[in-house]
Amino acid sequence: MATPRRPAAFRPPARRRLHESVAEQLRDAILDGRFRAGEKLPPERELAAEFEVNRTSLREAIKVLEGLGLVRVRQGDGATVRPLTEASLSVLPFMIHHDGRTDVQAVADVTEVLMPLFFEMARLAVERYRPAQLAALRALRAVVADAALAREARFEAVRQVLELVSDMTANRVWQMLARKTAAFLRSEPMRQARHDLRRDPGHSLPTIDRCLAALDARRPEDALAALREFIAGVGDVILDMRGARRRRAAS
Amino acid sequence: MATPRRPAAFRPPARRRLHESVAEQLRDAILDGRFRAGEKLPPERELAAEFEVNRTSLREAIKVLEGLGLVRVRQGDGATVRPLTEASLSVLPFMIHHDGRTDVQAVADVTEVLMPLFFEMARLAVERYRPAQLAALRALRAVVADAALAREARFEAVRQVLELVSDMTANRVWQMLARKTAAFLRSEPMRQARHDLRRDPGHSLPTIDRCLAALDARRPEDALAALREFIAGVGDVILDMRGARRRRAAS
DNA sequence: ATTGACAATTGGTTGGACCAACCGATAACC
DNA sequence: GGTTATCGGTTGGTCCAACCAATTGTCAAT
Repeated sequence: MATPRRPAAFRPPARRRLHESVAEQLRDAILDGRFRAGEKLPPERELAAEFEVNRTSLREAIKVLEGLGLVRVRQGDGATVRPLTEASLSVLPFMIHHDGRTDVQAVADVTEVLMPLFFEMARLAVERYRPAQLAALRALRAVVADAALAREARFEAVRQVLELVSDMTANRVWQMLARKTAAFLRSEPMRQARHDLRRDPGHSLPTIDRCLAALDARRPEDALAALREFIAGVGDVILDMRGARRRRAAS
Repeated sequence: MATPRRPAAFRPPARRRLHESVAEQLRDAILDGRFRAGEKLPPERELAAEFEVNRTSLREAIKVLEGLGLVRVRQGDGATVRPLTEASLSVLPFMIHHDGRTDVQAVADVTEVLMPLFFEMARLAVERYRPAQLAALRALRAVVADAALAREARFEAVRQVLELVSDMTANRVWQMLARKTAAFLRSEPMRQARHDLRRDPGHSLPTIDRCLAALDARRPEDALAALREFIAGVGDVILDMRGARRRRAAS
């Protein structure tokens, strides 16, 4: 169940572990193409010296990259960079934005997958939702509507609507997928995009209300239509990133 | 680009690294519910002693679990098990089958997400495919049709059709998703299911042929219909797992 | 030209030591 | 009595130095 969070005006102090910082730099290097698919990373001992960390820490970083599917490690041979298509979906946020650059094509690609996906999820949600989840939706609606709250807190409620809808499907896979997507929307590039656009979370309020009303009135068709409009609204935020970027580049 | 592989009559000797074996056992323990969400794993030093490995190796295993989103590690505190909904999609194959048990509900859940997803992918594929990819599809078709080849090799070609279709969309995210799915279909539980069912890879041949013919005749509608039928056929293999299991339990 | 043994390279594992964050218990304080 | 400050034990994070094991290329023997 999605529970509302505290307003998030401040950011955590980002106290990262050593190997995280190393893994991050290597990850960006691969995503940048500084190491191409098929090429080998330098030997662990060499990299450790370059990063000025112990080989143990360097190895833990490599382990992370391996988990992300970015490299394949073989004893005796080194760490080979794998094609990006083989990588885990967890790297998507970083494909979209790293080292200060945004890949507009990647943004479009993600949206093209996500939209039809969530449209289908909405269908299952209105079919299977349970009464308690309706109450939860109402609670989230109140947060989105509360203009006294911080903007980011209200956006968080919008993301949690997405998670709640996934809960309604009573399907663990949809739930996982929705949580991955919400995490993606919480990521730094998305935060930046919202900031640039100065969008108001309230724009999704009418669709939520229409959905609630339709569910009360037992009109699943209308509820589905409203829900899909809501989802399309979330998608627009993503797509607007491209517009915002062009605008910035033009000015 | 998907290229046909060598017949896979023999299996690789599965020479796993220490931390992989440890990570695997811990992962299954979590998926089993032997450690519940919110609970803490035993301290590293303790676990290392229990597994009879060095603490370094144990730590690398924990690092893997962390990458899978199964635990959250905090210095001074321990490793806390996270809810499964927060886990990475990479754990799906293991949710479905681990320690010899198959979770039929998980199988159904996965299929419910995958089907509509790939139907949409097929739509984009017939819209955007390039001529060279048609040739690749023909090559794969020949492998599927070649009754002289090992059964598993022909199934591999079927999976590569899925990857090829994703390439046709010219969308990296679809490509990643299809590769993840193909890997899922290659996983051990799926292999077992195919074995139980004694299904023939040739059953998808007619749909591939109809798709090729329709594309040649410039009838995208028919090509799409055939492609979706092909995908539904792949999905049936998954759904049949449940039937096979019931049958086994009944006998 | 082929094969086989060897050696260099590179990842895998170990043991032990110390640092740093967390948290609960205890003590000091109001 | 209740609150706050402090401290110490527990636990993860990092480092070091050494050795094991797989891979690959080299080179000699056939």
